[in-house]
Amino acid sequence: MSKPSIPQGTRDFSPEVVRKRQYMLNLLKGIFEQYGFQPLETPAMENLVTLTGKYGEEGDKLIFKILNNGLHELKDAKREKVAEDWNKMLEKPFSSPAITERALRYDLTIPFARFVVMNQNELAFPFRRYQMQPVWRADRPQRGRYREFWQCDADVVGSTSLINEAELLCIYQAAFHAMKLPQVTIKINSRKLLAGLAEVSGNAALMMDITIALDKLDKIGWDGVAKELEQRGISADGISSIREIISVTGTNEEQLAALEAIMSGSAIGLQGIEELRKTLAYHQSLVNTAWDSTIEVDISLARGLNYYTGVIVEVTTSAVSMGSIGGGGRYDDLTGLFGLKGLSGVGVSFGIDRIYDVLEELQLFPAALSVATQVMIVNFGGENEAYALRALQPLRQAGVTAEIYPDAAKFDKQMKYANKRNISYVLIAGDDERAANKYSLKNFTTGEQQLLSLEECMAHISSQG
RNA sequence: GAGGCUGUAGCUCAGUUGGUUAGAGCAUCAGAUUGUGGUUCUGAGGGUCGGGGGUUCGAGACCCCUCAGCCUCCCCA
Repeated sequence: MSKPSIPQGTRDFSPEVVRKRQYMLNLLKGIFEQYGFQPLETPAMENLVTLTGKYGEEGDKLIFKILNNGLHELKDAKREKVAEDWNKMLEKPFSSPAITERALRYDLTIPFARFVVMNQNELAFPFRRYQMQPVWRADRPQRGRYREFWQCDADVVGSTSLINEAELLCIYQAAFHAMKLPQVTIKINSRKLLAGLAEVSGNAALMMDITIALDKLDKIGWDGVAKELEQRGISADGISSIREIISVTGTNEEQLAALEAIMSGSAIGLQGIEELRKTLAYHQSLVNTAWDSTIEVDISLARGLNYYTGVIVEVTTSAVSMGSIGGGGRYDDLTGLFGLKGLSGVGVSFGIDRIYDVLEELQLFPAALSVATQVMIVNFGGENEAYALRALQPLRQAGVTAEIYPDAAKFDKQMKYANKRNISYVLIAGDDERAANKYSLKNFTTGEQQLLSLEECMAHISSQG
């Protein structure tokens, strides 16, 4: 006998877990809507060409591809094409529409960009949308990393105003405040600042290499970063100027002021500094003082996705050992990939699977999330069953969640079931009750039992909750 | 792509230098108790010890291969 199983990196969500996930999703949804974002859903699968080349070389490898149907029915030239392309696939990374036309979506941003381009004439820009759906990656699963996981994204497209950046920072703060998640830090940087850093260090062309190396500062320390910079072809002078830049400390404004001096020769770097200043200023005028998460300028923040062009952010909590729980940034020309030029966007993403793990570990889910049925009617079968059934609809119409045990099983079996289900009341409708046109209502918490009319039962339950 | 750990009942796990018929807790079912749950007590069912090969008088244990899961690095949420 083969034991049933689910694919690696996927999970079932039990009723209790779904309640907790819905708690997070409902909370995020409420905040997104409060900020004027509209819901959007896109298909689980996209055309493969929509996705390839958007996530870098590594990303392409992690896209789940879907095998075309009916390959065995192909004839002649098409059949030969499949055989030929199949051999290519066996030899090198290669995709063929003859074999795989579709793939599971890898994130929510690219499908969003695709949607915007397809619907550009109907949408009112700036267009603000939020989207909460699963995405799939053919990664090796490990702690906090799954092959199927959910993203919750909020993006604004069609506006270059930094008010958008500031509002998205507020959304992060509002959300983590509502979840009561402690020690949250939102790191903020700008790709332009990173470009300036590359320029000042004399390696403008190696900006990506520098940012990739810098991004590891937390993990491998400065010595490790220096070694990696060297490997990536940065000169000793360059490395020491990079060190000078990332050694800048102090408050956000102090850092920006210091960077401004260092980057006086880099137009793009100064532009990045100015953008961060404005973003933080807008944020100041929007912020709710109750929010306790901090926003920190961090020049070493890089983020892997290569379509970011302006402000970038990443969220972490030091309360638990876990990677980032959210991230985002501005992408000036995302829709340009699909032929719509000049439309700038900015967005953030919540990694709710990781946030779930964090909330669970810190026991931050509200205790009252489980919703048990209020009343279960015991089923004695025959005439008594009919009598019991008559009570069900009035209870439900009175707003009481109610169910009947569907089989005339042994009494103690039904009671055990009610107990296991955490049901608050059991309604007993047997010979004696039916003769009196009443019901025995048993409170499962106290064990107390009363013979009452149906109306009295409903009144009692409503008053006790 | 590289490396490490673990596979024994539905679940979590014991199982001594290789030695009779592989155990426990939980869960399930039955009974004590046919109209009263939780707490008890009694009993029962449930295993190709991941799979294949090898060493041995004898393998759950040792060796080889293989599969699966978990974890770490890379990268990411």
